[in-house]
Amino acid sequence: MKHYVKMSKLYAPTLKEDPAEAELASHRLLLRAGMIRKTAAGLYSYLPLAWRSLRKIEAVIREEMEAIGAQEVQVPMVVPAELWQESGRWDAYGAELLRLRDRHERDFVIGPTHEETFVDLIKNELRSYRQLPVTLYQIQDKFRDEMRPRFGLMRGREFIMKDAYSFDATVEGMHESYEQEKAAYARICERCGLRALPVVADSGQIGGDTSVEFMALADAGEAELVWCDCDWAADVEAAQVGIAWEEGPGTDCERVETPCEGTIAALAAFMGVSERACRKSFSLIAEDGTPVLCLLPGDHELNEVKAEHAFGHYEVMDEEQMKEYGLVKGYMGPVGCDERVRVVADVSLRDSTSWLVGANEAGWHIMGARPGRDFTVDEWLDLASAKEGDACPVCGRPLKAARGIEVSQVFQLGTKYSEAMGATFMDEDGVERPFQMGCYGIGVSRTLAAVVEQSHDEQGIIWPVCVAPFEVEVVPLDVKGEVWEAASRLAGELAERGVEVVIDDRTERPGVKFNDADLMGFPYQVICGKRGIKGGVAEVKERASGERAEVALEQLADYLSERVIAERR
RNA sequence: CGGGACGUGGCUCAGCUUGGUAGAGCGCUCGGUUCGGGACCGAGAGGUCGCUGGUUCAAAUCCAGUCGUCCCGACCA
Repeated sequence: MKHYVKMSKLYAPTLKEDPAEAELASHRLLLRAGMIRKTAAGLYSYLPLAWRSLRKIEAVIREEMEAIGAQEVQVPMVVPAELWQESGRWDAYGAELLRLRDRHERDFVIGPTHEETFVDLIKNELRSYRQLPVTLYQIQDKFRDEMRPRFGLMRGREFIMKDAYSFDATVEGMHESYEQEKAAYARICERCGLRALPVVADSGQIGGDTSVEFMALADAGEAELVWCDCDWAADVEAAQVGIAWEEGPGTDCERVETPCEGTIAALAAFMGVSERACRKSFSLIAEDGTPVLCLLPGDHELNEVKAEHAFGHYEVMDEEQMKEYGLVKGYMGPVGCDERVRVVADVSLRDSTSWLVGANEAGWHIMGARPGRDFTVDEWLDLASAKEGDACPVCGRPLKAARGIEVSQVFQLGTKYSEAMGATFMDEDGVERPFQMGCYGIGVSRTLAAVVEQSHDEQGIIWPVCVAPFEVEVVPLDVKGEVWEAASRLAGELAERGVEVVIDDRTERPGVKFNDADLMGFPYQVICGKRGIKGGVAEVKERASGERAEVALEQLADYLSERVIAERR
């Protein structure tokens, strides 16, 4: 016999006003609906409602992982420093890694991710290619000492993550494991009710070559992405796209006086050309100390992640440094540039022969400059940030811009960790080889926040059935007499049919109950009022659409349970 | 870590400029009237004004330091 839960006993303290600390919808509403509370910056406690939703998301993940043959395990959150020293990340990971020392003065980290632990776990046990492939996963709290935790569950320091690691004998095998996991991730997003897109991504701290992020589309998202009708999409950090440019005016490398502000917009206006006919110059000092002048299409920005790949931890040149290399802020250009300066240009400009660039003299530009004739481009690199209107690299149509919340990411690691940590198996030809690995993460708590971000209104959260803390709330407007009797009977009948029900048995006024119900956002409300009950009906309100229907009491449990169960996916 | 702001009953905030009895609304407790979209009346409980030090006869208020929190930037599920 299944039970229903009484609101009067539910630990879900709702807030009438927006908490001062919360800005984002998901943060605000999760706090107001009594689902989470802050324990410290970036550290949140999950109250019963949030925990119920999280367990549902986890259940979906477990089903999809089982379906592709991944096995669930659990490793310690605390990891001995030696493992991280072996992989090299003890030094490379930086301040985000929380380090601690035990009473014997031994160093540990709290795992922000667990490549090392999993490699260590399998390396002495998986010895033969015959045992492969193997994919292991866990669902566990992770800790990353973020510079700036924010937005509640969106970027906490401690967060719930599902992390999986695949071990294959061959690169082809790794690709297969990766594709399986990626497909499972798409299903997981879909089943959790998220509108999400797989996008080409940069692989960041985790490393490896190929990586895809699943982005839940939301204006509040921290990531910028571009996407195409043909289904191709990429994080702007990683997007390699087609950029349309125009030739500048003239062809003879002439100096031209430009008494306007030193910006591309002003230059374009003064010259009567479009911004894309100009060339933007950006100067920096690469990690190795080399001064670099980057040339970009005038209407595009230098992408910092791409620049990091090209130049390491670079610095933007200050005026002092510019002066040293004869560069003039606002009027920089490659023509007659100091020979110590390495000139690089965005690959998109490779075929352009007439460049409008700065003359390295305030108030002057050069038009019709031609690479190879008037200046040298030392290297052509992908440096520009993709933006709306650039061409899709697959089909060539113009891209659209959007923002997204990165809920999960899959990586092809290759042998990065297995090699560093000496994790090998015996191949069929009798040769020891490092494992081909993939790793796959889902931000479980972030997924919850993303659902709220995508699904709410002025009144509160609108839970999709699949992740709702409860599926139905019964709202009796009277907690005694025939209204209460009918309502509690309905709650019992729904519970017996396997529906998750909460009944608002508080002696509150109707308005309070309605507002809380909308705030907590359970998919269906069954409103029992005196008039209806006398007439043998109750009102079923769908939270998402606001639609109300009067349903006969004796049919209500069947009607609603069928509907709810059909929507579970 | 750089820039900005804020710390006053459980929550949202006023008071601080110009030092002198710690306030309001909501919430909570008790009594009554209400009862289909955050009711009303009456009576209560509840605060070392983040912390430390300084100035002063006197500090929530002025000064210094410190801790915490939030927002904007560079990192990431």
